[in-house]
Amino acid sequence: MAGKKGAGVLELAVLGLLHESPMHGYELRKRLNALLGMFRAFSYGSLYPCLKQLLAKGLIVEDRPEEPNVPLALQSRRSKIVYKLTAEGKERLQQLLTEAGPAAWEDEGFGVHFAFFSHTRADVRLRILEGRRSRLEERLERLRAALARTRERVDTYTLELQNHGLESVEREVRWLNELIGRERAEQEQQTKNSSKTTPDMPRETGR
Amino acid sequence: MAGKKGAGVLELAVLGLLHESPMHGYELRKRLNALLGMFRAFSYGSLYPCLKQLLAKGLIVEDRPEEPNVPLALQSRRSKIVYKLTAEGKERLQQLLTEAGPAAWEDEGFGVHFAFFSHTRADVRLRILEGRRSRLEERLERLRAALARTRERVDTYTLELQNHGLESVEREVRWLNELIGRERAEQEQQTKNSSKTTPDMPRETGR
DNA sequence: GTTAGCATGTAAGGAGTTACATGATTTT
DNA sequence: AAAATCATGTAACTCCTTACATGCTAAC
Repeated sequence: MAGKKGAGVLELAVLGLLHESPMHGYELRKRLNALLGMFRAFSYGSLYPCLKQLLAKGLIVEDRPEEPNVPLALQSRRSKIVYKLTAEGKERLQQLLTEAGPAAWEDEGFGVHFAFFSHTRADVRLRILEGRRSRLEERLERLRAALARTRERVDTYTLELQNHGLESVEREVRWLNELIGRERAEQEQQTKNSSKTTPDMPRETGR
Repeated sequence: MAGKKGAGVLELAVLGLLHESPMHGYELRKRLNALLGMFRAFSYGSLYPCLKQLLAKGLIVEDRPEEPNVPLALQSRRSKIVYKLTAEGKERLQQLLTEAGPAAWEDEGFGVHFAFFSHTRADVRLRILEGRRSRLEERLERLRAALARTRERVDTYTLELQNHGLESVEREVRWLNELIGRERAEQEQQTKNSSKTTPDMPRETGR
């Protein structure tokens, strides 16, 4: 039970991206912010320490491409460092993607977990989506109660804000409902004919 | 130029709520989380230190309601502490609400600033809304670029996520457009007939 | 009289940012 | 050869959370 502290969003995101392909830090950061652009943007000040830490835990290894034609002594004073997953890293990634707990459906974590759903077991996906939904439904109730109270006092802007917030959450719930529906349909299909080559994913996502 | 560090969202929110009516910490926290429920939820661990700090800065004062019928010595060992704004506090609040900078339109700050728009000057409101909008439009561009790249590789879930994110941002932009339109109409009305009693707010917000 | 909720606080620490410092490579 | 951008890193700091500690007050 030693040493399982503070996973954080970054660890998962980094492991997930490095699983797709090895990369160096700078590139990693760009891909990271492209992937999660609407939620959060990480800076080097958090990325590099994270890489260092993953290195220390043996989940990734450095691959410094030492060009062999450089005349010896001044070898690679500063060059790209390509990181890639180790076997333990892959295992850890798989473990993180299998845990369907609050970390997976709270605001900070949901996006990252969702982004790597194609590496996540179907049943885990479903439980995460449902967890997220019930989380949002709680919020919806509180929000509606707050709105009712706000409507009495006439603070137009507060009302407008809460209204917009409410609608945003409602919208996300509808989105989740649709996703859950697709997932369930998919699961039924799979259990019905366990022979056909169903390639792991529900269809229809293109706009 | 001494001592103007680290305003933070909490400070503004607390000052704003205390301006509406004096309150004690516990209640304050509930109102806080009702107001900003969809963005963030503060814990006592941040609220009380903040109050302490505002007290030290002289922006608020304690009002311990010492009940006079209690027999002296065991007077108020633990009772409610009602906080209220001082003159400096009101000034500070007004100052915070007048600054139309990044703090007012970035993700963390926008909600709080918006919530207190009825105490904000009309021109400042407009600039904040426009700042927020252009902030989101930048994000939109990056998001669309990322989406185009993602569409090539066929990662269905990543695509779904980015699509949903994109639509969320587009939705918020539309909302801002509407608000900006109303604000502008309001301003024109006000400059046209500067005699009538136009009570400070654009109409039509009820759903 | 005891559980539940109201009410106030503190200490330790996590997660990430800003600002800085440096060097390598590409573009103009 | 200057400017931009790619690339790696660190130190100090901020903001906030978790977990704890305490006491009061109402309801059952």
